[in-house]
Amino acid sequence: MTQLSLPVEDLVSFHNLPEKARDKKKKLKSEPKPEGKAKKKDKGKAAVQDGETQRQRGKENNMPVAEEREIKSDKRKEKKKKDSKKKKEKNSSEHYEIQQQDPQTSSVIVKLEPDEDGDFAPAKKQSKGKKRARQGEAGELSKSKKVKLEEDADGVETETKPQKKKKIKKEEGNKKPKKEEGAIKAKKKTQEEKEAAAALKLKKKEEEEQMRWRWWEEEKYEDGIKWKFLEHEGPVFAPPYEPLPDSVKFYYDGKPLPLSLQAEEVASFFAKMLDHEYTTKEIFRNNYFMDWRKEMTLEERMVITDLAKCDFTEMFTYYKGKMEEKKNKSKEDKLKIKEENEKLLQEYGYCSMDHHRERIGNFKIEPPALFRGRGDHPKQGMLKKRILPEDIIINCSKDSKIPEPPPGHKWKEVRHDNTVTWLASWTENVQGSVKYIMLNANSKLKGEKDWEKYEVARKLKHHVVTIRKTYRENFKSKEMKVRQRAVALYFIDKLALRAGNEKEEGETADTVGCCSLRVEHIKLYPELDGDKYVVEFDFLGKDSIRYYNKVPVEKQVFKNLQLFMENKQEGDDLFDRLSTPLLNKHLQSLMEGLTAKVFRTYNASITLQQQLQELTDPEESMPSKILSYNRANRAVAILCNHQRAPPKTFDQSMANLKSKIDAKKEQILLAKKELKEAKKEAKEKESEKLNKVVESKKRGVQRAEEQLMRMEVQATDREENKQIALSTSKLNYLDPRISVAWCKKWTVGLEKIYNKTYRDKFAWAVDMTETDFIF
DNA sequence: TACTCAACTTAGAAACCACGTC
DNA sequence: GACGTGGTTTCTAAGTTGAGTA
Repeated sequence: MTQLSLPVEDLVSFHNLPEKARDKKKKLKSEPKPEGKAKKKDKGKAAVQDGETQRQRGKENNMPVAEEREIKSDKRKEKKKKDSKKKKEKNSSEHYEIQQQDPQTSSVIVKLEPDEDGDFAPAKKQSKGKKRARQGEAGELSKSKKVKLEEDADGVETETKPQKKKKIKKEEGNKKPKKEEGAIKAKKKTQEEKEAAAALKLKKKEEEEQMRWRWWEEEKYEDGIKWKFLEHEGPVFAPPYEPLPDSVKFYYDGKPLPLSLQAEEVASFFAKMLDHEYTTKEIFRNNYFMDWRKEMTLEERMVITDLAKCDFTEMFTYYKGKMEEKKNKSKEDKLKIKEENEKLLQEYGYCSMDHHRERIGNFKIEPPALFRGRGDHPKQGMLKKRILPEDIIINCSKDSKIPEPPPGHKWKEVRHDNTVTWLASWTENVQGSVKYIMLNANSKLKGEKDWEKYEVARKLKHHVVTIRKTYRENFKSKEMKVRQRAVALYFIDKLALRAGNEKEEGETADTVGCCSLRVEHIKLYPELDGDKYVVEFDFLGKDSIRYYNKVPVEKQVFKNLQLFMENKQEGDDLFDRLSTPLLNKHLQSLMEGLTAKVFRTYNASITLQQQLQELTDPEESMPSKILSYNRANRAVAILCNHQRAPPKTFDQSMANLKSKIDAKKEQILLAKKELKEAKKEAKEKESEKLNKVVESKKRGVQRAEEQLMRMEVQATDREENKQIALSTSKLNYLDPRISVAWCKKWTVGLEKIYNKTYRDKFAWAVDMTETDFIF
């Protein structure tokens, strides 16, 4: 697997960064620890010695959620009525509040709003660098190349690509009026077809909207109850293994070797992955071979003793061919497959929850395969066994129609537990963890939780000043435990680090979060590049994604870190007196419902809100506004360290886009020259006809410039997004109401920033948010 | 209180699909 | 119509949290 290594600190110069220096410590880890948190048990002892802080539940915001929500809902409805009345009165004379903004600050800033001490201003180096970089980019673009796009009554850009095409074609048509009648008819027909399809789509959309369960207008169930009625058809099992044709052979030591069905199936899993990096990794190969041998007959096991002597290429070619075949199927065949899938989805992909039809997220059982653990996962390559009905626990209501197991099979258990959200579960064999079949993200259960999550994060806004003050005071606590807790919390807050649970050694990849940071993950510099008290972080976080960042910290934090590292060596825990349960317990005492991960949500959302405010220029064109949104989104993605592998085709597609831009520039130059000549000629001859030609050429130049501007914006956006994944923050950390309010305020079509999945997931926010929403 | 585990959220990769271009 | 590209959807691994248990 590709290991990403994009430093948070500087996206531009990441190629120049020092090589990651880890891979050492494992042997050190097993050595005894100096004191305190030798391993899990010792930590607990430390907690006892230190004594516990009294739980002080916050006295504010004690209103039950349901009650609060009801009041809010009523208020919203009332407000909505008023607003719509106002809107009608105002009719189309909508105007917008224009805010004074400094475009110089429209940079990708990796941090938060200033707190009471102004401490949380972005690290100088970071913001300065970014600002400089940005001034030469779309900052200038948006200023110098204003584009006037056609806007509809709501001010939304309406000139879609097909429409533009139509327009161009129309112009061409005028130039060449002698088109063949048949061709015109055909065009008309396709046009009609298109219109019909669009109408159908619209109708479907309206129907969907009508069908939507507006759960957010209903009262929530009492604590713990997730549903009162649940009925479903059970999961869909993986199709049975299809044996290889006789012509496709497996070779061992250069000779064909027929395999038993079971061994052949497991061999096929490896063969299918032959072009994947996984199959070159030693751990993967070893684990695979060990598990494969377990599936072999005694005879096979006697013969096949070395994976290096196994030749799967014929099998690999066969499966590749199958894939090709599938790709090259006729339109009819593809349609047939699509219909079959749709049928399956309609039958098994939905459940009835409290008599509302809800989409299931993952109704198909994971097929048998090789385990693809990320990073240096010690279990990668192990066989994930086929799941049978006998492994499945079904959860549904007593009074529902119990799903039928496949013929000849029975369920492991059928239970009726309405305090959980899952419909079916099984225990997988590689890690022994439980897997679930749950509802889709747009369901009531998921949506309700999501809404709650953002409400907790908003609540933190009112407590954060006190919390920051408290942890700063604790930097000087006499208790080591308290000091460590304070510094860890400072990092979680300032850098949006994850909590960092303890992990079983050797069971998973060696990744860490804040509380599980080890000595080798940070370096301290009393002074670095003109900054004082710099901490350099370098560790693998969730999914083995590298976190690399150099951050100037407060003097007391720096001194504490020096203290925490005293007499410790690589492999030792930095926060040896701290664990996530201890930290979360403390957070609960500061604010009800507060846990470490709430800081990530809070800081992500507040950053988006601030960045949108800073970056949005009321005067700029629609594409530039969208670029600003993406940049705000990007600032959050950088904060949360959401990375992705650059798309395989990135360089090529970028080069294509650049050559298109060059071509467009040429075209503009030529068009301008022609315009100049036409103007001259029209002036000389004073002809009405020539004046019209001038006007037409003017429009041509303008159109080409608009196209160029759009391409340039696209190129900037794409370049900046090369290694950053925007979707994760958009989907999980950004309060959707901020985005919806922004769209409404600047009359940007919501579909420009949210695709259908997002709009469905955030239907509750779309429905309830007004322009004045503040996180 | 320590520990385990179920239940749920968060995450990136891969597969899929629609659309534009030639 | 083939092909390439990029957005969307699906898949499932990898986290966090809280409840139960000894």
